[in-house]
Amino acid sequence: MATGSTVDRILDTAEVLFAQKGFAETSLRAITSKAGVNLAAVNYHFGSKEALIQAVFQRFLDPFCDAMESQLTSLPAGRSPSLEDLLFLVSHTSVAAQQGDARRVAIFFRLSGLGYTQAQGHLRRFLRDRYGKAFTVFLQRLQQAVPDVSPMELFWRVHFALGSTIFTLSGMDSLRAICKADFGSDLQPGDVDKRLITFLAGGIRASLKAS
Amino acid sequence: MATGSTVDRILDTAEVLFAQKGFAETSLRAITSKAGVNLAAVNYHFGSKEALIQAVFQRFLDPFCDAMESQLTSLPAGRSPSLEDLLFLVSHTSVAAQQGDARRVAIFFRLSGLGYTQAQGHLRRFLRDRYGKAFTVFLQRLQQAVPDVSPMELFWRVHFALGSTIFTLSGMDSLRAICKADFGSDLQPGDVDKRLITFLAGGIRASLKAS
DNA sequence: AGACGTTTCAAACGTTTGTTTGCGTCGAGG
DNA sequence: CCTCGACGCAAACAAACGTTTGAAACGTCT
Repeated sequence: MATGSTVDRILDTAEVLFAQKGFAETSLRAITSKAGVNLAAVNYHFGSKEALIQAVFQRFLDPFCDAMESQLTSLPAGRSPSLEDLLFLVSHTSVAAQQGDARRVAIFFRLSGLGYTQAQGHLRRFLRDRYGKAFTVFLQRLQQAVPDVSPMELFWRVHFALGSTIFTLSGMDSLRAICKADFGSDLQPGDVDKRLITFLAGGIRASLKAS
Repeated sequence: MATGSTVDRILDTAEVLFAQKGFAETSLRAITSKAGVNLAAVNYHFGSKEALIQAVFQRFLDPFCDAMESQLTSLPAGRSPSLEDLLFLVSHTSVAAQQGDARRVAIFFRLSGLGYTQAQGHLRRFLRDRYGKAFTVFLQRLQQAVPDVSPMELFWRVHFALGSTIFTLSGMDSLRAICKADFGSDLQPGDVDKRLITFLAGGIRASLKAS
């Protein structure tokens, strides 16, 4: 880590280490020494380790949510987008919000997965309070795309899909490696996105009759 | 924690605390004091905290894998089971392997999720070395159920499904609570299973043509 | 009874953790 | 020129961590 202000260097290093090892397993000393800043800098600029974790999420999610909102409001008014359109919109927006940097996109999803599974009470509260509204707006758009699925059914299926997405993309690097070892074909990240969206759309649209 | 041997009391308490707060966030002192045993008992009986974590997983996964294996081998030889059959088989077996104790089933999946996201080294290796084979056997059965899906496509879709399952069931309690608050209907765990399997089957079977 | 291996216990070990302190450095403004 | 707020730094802090120790307590043998 060389360039940028102290705050940026801390955030850049912290997001990488958090994604690699988790929050509790990453010490402030590991962050500050790798970032080339003094140990006390974290507490000086952020106040605490918890606040640093939240700041890392905020730097990812604020641009993403802003981009999603503007994309959703600037949709052609007449036709409502299809289910696949909406899923691809999330995919493209998450990539675009990180300026196409694939490494940062991977970190973004890995952190999302950690945020969900690492119980970290403060993080759950922070994410819900700050980004819950944006999620609700997107959910309404989804409902318009699949009117045949009841609201409650959709609620569950969206969470099923959320699980697939976060889980898969947070471990995508290892999965791509296994895929290459087992099948000899190495996929681009975009290929995985297509496959995932096909899977998600199939699940969200699944008819209840069959079961 | 009152009854049982020291080893059992440690395992009973550890699995609950691990599921609640994660591995790194749960100290041996928290486990032993809640279990009513001496702090040194963990290192005496298990050797280390890492070994304790693996023992917790083993106590869950050994009975589950044994039950799955006997279920798969004792299937009617003539007809191969459908995709839904196989998914319900996993669901029922995971419940039966815990003697129907819903609380332990929830812990089982929560730990699985933690094992995937939190495990950096020893746990991933332990799980792969010990249970990788059983997973491969099940994967072959799945392939027979959906021959139209290519092996590589199935590889990805199974991991998508795995993500949904672990992610959903590891946070099912909170999701059920939200569902009740938003829709006024409180579901049984079995209801969620049905919905999830419908979703998974729809995704695994999804046709590639549409995209 | 006595000797033995197993288990339990309180206490301490040496690290590592997040956080705080006090002083040094620097540049902008009166 | 001096001052003041912002920032960086080495050092220290108390607390918590996993682990180890040595002796006490236990049941089981001959």
